[in-house]
Amino acid sequence: MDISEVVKRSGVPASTLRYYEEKGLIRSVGRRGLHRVFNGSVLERLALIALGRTAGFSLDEIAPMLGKEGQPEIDRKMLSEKADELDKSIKQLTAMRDGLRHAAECSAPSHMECPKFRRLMGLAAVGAIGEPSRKKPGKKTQALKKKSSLE
Amino acid sequence: MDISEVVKRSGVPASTLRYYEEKGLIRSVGRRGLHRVFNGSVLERLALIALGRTAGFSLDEIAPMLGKEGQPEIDRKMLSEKADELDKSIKQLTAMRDGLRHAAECSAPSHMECPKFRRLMGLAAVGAIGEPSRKKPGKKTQALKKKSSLE
DNA sequence: CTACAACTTCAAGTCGACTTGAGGTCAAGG
DNA sequence: CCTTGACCTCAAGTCGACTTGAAGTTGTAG
Repeated sequence: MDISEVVKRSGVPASTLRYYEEKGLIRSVGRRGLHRVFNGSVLERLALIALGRTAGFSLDEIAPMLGKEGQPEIDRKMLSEKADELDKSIKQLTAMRDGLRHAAECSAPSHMECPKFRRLMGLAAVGAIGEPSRKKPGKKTQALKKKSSLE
Repeated sequence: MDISEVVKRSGVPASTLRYYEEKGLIRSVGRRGLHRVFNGSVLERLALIALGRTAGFSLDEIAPMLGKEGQPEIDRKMLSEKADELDKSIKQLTAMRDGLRHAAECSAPSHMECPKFRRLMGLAAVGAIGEPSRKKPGKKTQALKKKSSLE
């Protein structure tokens, strides 16, 4: 497989593939001239990387999970730690979602007069709800077909 | 109030306060010499900003929500859109968390042999689970360990 | 054989929300 | 009055994960 084939089959841009290779996350099996040649296993690795990223691991954390060239070596403890972390995020987001939902429908003339809203504000101010999470405008996300209408 | 007082009462670093002022998110009521002077309402604004950030709004999105100098002007539609967005994230994270939890306990010798794990991988690869969200090691988050108050 | 699209390398740019550092000013306590 | 440390400004740096661009090379269709 050449790089364009990998791009086609994985959806990962060539620039990213080169970047991943440079970081040691994937490997090309050789070159044909200058051109990289990959074998099919790279697709599995890429899927694993995508999974790791989705779970919230950084590339540097993911690197060691990808075994040398056979099975991945994933530390189960790390997985459950991450699961706990996600669980915390979920609780935070849920609180936030419910708060927003309420605020959106609240009959108070101004949000500042809604006690629930003020309470939420207070919690955020003290950091009790947790730091914001950043999301990318990523293409994959748009692939899900949803694009917020505010530019 | 001088800036150090605001720092003390809000927990927001002075550098951030200057940055927020520069971006038009907060205002100082004047100067004493060179030194900024704030009044108490800035604390409420900061709380509002924190809330917005936690909800996942960018500073640029938050700016217009903060009314000129009175009540905030928050578009309720925007709130419920954000709530929907959060809801989606929550579902994704939940799927992820459960998948990780399973993988952590799965008896398969290698994760690659666990069908659930492979399925999760496949979904992430296609972007069906959504993009990763970045989190900071934030000090605020560690400052407060009571998240039980969120229900 | 030749054109040329597709590949290559390497450096630098991007994005958001801040932080950091250098160098300067000044209000207040002694 | 003098010191000092809190404050100021402005430019540049940071972080992670990539993307972009310039400039050069090459496999391959025609």
